[in-house]
This record gives sequence, structure tokens and C-alpha cells, in this order.
Amino acid sequence: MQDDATTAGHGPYEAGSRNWHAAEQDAIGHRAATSYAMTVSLTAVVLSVRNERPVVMATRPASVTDTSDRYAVLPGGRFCPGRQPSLEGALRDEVRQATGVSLGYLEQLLTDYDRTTTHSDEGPSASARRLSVSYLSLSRADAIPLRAGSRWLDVYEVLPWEDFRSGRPEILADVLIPALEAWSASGGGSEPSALSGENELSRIERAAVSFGVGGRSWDDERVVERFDLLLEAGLLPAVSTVDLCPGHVRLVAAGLGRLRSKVRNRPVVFELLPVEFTLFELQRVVEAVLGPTLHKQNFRRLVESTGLVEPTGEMRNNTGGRPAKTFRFRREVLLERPAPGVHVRSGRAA
Amino acid sequence: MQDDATTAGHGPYEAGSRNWHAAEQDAIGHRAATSYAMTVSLTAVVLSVRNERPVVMATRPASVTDTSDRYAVLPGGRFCPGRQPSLEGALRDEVRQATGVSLGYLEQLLTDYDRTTTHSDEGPSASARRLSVSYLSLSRADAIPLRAGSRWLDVYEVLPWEDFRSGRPEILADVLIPALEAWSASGGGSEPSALSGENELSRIERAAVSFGVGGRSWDDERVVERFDLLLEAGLLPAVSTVDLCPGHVRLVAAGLGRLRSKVRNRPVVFELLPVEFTLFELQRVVEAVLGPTLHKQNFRRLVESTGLVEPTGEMRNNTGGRPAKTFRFRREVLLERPAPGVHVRSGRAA
DNA sequence: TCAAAAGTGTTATCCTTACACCCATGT
DNA sequence: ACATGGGTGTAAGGATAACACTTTTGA
Repeated sequence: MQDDATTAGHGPYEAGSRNWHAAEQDAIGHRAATSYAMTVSLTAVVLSVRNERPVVMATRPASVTDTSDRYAVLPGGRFCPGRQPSLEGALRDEVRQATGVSLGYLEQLLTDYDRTTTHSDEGPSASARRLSVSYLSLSRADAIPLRAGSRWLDVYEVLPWEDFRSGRPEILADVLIPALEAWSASGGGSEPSALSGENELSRIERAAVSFGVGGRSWDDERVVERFDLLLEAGLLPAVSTVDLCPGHVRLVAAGLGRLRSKVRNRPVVFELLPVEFTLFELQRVVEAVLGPTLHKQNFRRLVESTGLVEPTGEMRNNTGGRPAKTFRFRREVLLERPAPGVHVRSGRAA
Repeated sequence: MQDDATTAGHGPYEAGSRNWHAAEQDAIGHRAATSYAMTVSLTAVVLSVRNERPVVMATRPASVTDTSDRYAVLPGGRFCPGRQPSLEGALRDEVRQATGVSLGYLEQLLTDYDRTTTHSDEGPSASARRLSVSYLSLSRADAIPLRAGSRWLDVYEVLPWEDFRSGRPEILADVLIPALEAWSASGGGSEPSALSGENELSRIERAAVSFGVGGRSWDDERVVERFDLLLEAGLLPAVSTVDLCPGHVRLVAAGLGRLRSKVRNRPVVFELLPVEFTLFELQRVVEAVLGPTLHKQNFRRLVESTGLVEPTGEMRNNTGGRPAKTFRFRREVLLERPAPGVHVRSGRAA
């Protein structure tokens, strides 16, 4: 990051002699109007794996004096334009201040506009216009000492229906699917059309596809779709166990979905592991994130044959069984494979 | 979309008795500070396929009186909070006003922060703080009459090095690769580290991976990576042929990359096709977007065997050869396959 | 008649999946 | 001894890739 062009992708690169700035500003009507009052908030979904479970970093909202850890929000803060050069940089600073953690891997998730009318205790109804940009970050939970007030929440307590590591969670068959079917029957959803969009599906079809009902497979990446369905159907109160700020639960879903997708195509698992690890540890982390899809013997071959890892030459004894070779991420795979990642299938049948 | 919960994913869903609004506002420091002056701009990368080439919709910047079509920007506009309920809705309105087109498929791309210091003719140096949210949209170019001032730009004139439909474009071997190698030699880039991130690669490695140098395969989805490299290396002036606003070229790259990726996993190709089509037309559209990967005879089988399409029973005569059956998108595939799409490999060797 | 595209069929190859089995350690 | 995890081999099945060949139209 040394020259001007590097930082950008946005500044004009002198394609011609024309003043492109003017046109670009003009394109968005910059001359014609003033800026609007707008709050921009940044939020980080910091995911990790602890004790073979995925966890997400949470903090206490600043003003809450209650130290009981009952209330939690995702780390982040307001973006102050002018003071910060970039969104990512600002978010890193915010998180470091709030939790003491320096973020590593960081990737944009989504941008939402909230026009929540706040009924807070301080005023009648202040209309809060907020643009909220969220990011996914990955880190090694054990390597990171959290500041007091911050802690790791179990992702599968936030989204219990996503936990397939002990088979299909009972909550699906017992509670959610029946409730979704009842809700589907109560109408809604559009009629079939010729369009390819999945928004064109009826309620019952959406539920079936998202939750793998009726012989369909469970697509572990459709986390947000499932969350949105449960939200629409009003079922979230029935299953929420953790006191995480509701608006942030959907972000956790988005983060988990993105992580599950990325693990398959990029070597991001290693952001969640120590530098050296056994193949079994690697498998446990993959399973924590994806659910138990691939099994034992083949996983090793898969991961070794693709050149994702290389042996360190060391051994580990505290495995509970025969000592295991330790491995490390094999960096060269980035140069060899088009999509280096743990190519594990999902398709669990219902 | 009938009840409150439906619209959101953000509003609290009454998880407990607590006033979560307060905490959420609090989490972003809403009480403590006022809103900042900030411009939010929305931009649409509207992609389509015309004459077997991918095209992107462009308009004239509003204030340009020159009617020569020399200057082009992507459609979009400012987001006026309060007046609009959602970002997507606002963008649809903007585009409809500017170009007369009602967008169909719409999907968020990325959010960037620009702190461009404008050296316009109207003032000394107004620092424009702008948050820019971009979207990918897909439509059928032929079905849409554009308003005067709007037109379709050939995507492969904007990004010539992405056009593999007549084999590897010569500009790569002749101009870009040598220039990138020279640029790589001039230093920069970090040393190898144990991290899995691809940002850890050196210049020459990044170039090799992105552009498929040295026996490596060309990953057609890494459009933005390639653009960014060319930008960093200062090579864009050498290859830009179209007078599209520089800041928007990167968005086109992002859009094309996203489209290429989506085509493989979701049935979005059909957003680019008329309702009825021949298999060869379908293939041409896929090739326009991806480059010629899969070939003739097998493509049909692939697409038929996956249940993506179904015959209409009609025939078409003006094919230039033997009459062809026409097909339509088979909607049921959404309910059957986990990732319905044209599962075509990329891996073209260099 | 020829070019161009529509179609059908077959085979080789690779990758994944599943199963079977042996090895080394701690309790 | 046995439970737990480490580690190797091999055979069946499905999907893709490559090739050869026939059919039907328009120019």
C-alpha cells in the first residue's frame, strides 16, 4: 500500500483528459443537494471455535451498568467520517477499543438501512436513520484474551436449529417444522411464476427448501434464509435462548452462512486454528462450523491429497489415542489450486 | 410482506421483556453523538446479454449537455433517508426515473467509503464524504427500451482482458502480463507468512494467481482481483477503451465476478434470457458471461440432466441449421436441487 | 451440395463414498 | 484388555470430459 492508486479502486486513474470527478459527483446529484443527517454504524461478527463449538464475540452495551452479562451486543460502533480513512480501519479501531482484540481476517457482509422509530426512555419517538455495515471476522478464540465485559457466545445457542453435530436437532421436527407448516397454511407467498427467483416461491415451498423438508437436503449455507423464515413466522421467541440484541442475531446468521460457504472455497479454516494442529483437530473445527458431513478416514485423505496442509514433522501425544502427526497450513496451495478449501459436501438428507 | 416482522430482520421480535432498542442504539453510541453529514449514493450494475456479449447499462451524467454519448456513468443516485423505506426501493426508483427501466433481479454488491477531495470547478476543494452502496441487477436487454441518454456498454470493452470467448485475449500475453511482471519486480508485497490470507502474497504471486500465469488456471470469478492489480500497477490507462466513469469500472468488475459465480449456483442465467429459448441460445449466454468453457454436445446433456430446463413442445426454425426444440426454465428445480445452476468448470489452463 | 446447427451414443477418467482393516497409545 | 484415535488400502458408483457419428434445415 504505497502509492495513491493502491488505496483506491475509486479515485480516477487518469483514463483521459476529462475531469471525471465532476461527472461522478454529478451522477449522484452532489451539486444539487446537501448531505443528509445519517448515522453509519459498523458491526463485526467475530467468529471463532472454542471447545469444538462455534462462538461469536459479544460485548456489553456501553451504558448498561448491570455486570451480570445478561445483555449482549456485537462489537462495533459509529463511523465518524473524516476521522477515519476507511470503514475497515474504523471498525478495527472500534473493536480494539471495546474488547481489546485486534481483528485479523475481515470481510464485508451486508449493508442495511434501519428506519427504526425509537421508543426509548429518553424521548417521545426519535426517528433513528441508520445505515449499518456489517463485517465477518475470524480469529482464534483461545489465542485472544478478552477484556472484561466482552465474552464469547455459543453460536448454536443463538441459532440452535443450525447445530447438526449430533444429528438433526430435535427442535426442527418437534417445534419448528410443524409451526412453519401451520404458518404456511395461513396463506401468504406468491404464486408460481416463470421467473427464476427464489422469492417467487410460496411459503410452504420456501420452508421446505430452507429446512430440507420432505426428502430434500439441508443446505447448511442457507442460514439467513432460515432465520428470515422463522422471523416472518414469528417463531424466534420460541427458540431464542441467548440474550443477544435481536437486530444482531440476523448478522450472526449471515456471518455463519458466509463462513460455511467460504470454508469450502478458501483456506479460511486455518484462521480458526493454531499454527500447528492434528488432522483430527482440523476436522473438529470444520465440523463445528459445517456440521458432521464427511467422516473420519476420508477427511484426512481429502485434506492431504488437495495439498491444503503439510506435516510439520512433529508429533503430538495428548490425543487420547495413538500419537498424531501435526500439520500446518500449506501456503503454496494458494498458488496451485483455483479454489483451495475443504471441499466437503453438504447434502444431508432430511 | 404483510406484518411488521416481515419487513425487518432488524426490528426486535420481542425476545424478552427488555427494551432492546435502547441497548442497540446504545451499542452504536447513538445517544452520545449527533449524526454526521454524509452522502449515501446508490449505484446499479445492470448486466444483460446482447448479441452474445455481456453489456452493462449506462447513462449520461445529468449535467453533461454533450449529447455525444462520450461520457457514461452507471445508473443510480443519492439516497434520501426518510423519503425512502429501503435502499433497494430507492435504487429501483432512481433507475426507473433515469433510464425508464424497472429493475428485476437485484442483489447487493459492496459498500465503499470515498473520501475523495473534489477539485471541481465550483470551489477550492470540497471534501466529499460519500458512502456508496452498489447493487447487481440482471435483465433482458432486448426486452427493455432504454430512454434517450441511456445505453448498453459492452462489458468486454470495459474489461477487455476478461473476454475469453475467442481464446485467451492477446492483450494478456502482449501487454498486461509483461507489464505486471515488470511492476512486480519493482518491489512491494509482503513476505510469505503462515496466515491463510491471500493478501499475504507477493506482487508476483498475486499476479500469477489472478491472471493464471505459469500453468496456473484462469479463475473467471476473480474479476475484481485482476482489476485491482491492474489498477495498482497503473496499467488501466493502457487498456481502457470506453469512457465509463473510472470509479464505476471497478463496480462493473465486481458485478461481472458476482454474476459468474452466481450462474454456477443459482438459476440466474434465465434472468438474461427470454422465457423460451433453445439450448444453443442458453449456451451462448452462459459463454458470454463465463467464457467458452464447456463445449457443444455435452452442454445440452448437462443442462437437461440436471432438470434445469424443460421442453416447451415448440420448435424454432430460424436457427441457421436444423430446427431446434425450445425450452423454458423448469421451476421445480428450485425445490429439488440444493444449488441449481449451470455447473460448468472454469479451469482453463494458461 | 455444403455449412451450420440439432441431436444421440459410447467410452475413458476422475473424484467421491463406503467399507475393511491394522497401528499405537493411555487407562 | 479395550477404548480411542491414528493411519492405509481398495473397490463400487457417479459425474465429467472427450470423441465419433447421424439428422435436418437454409443458402
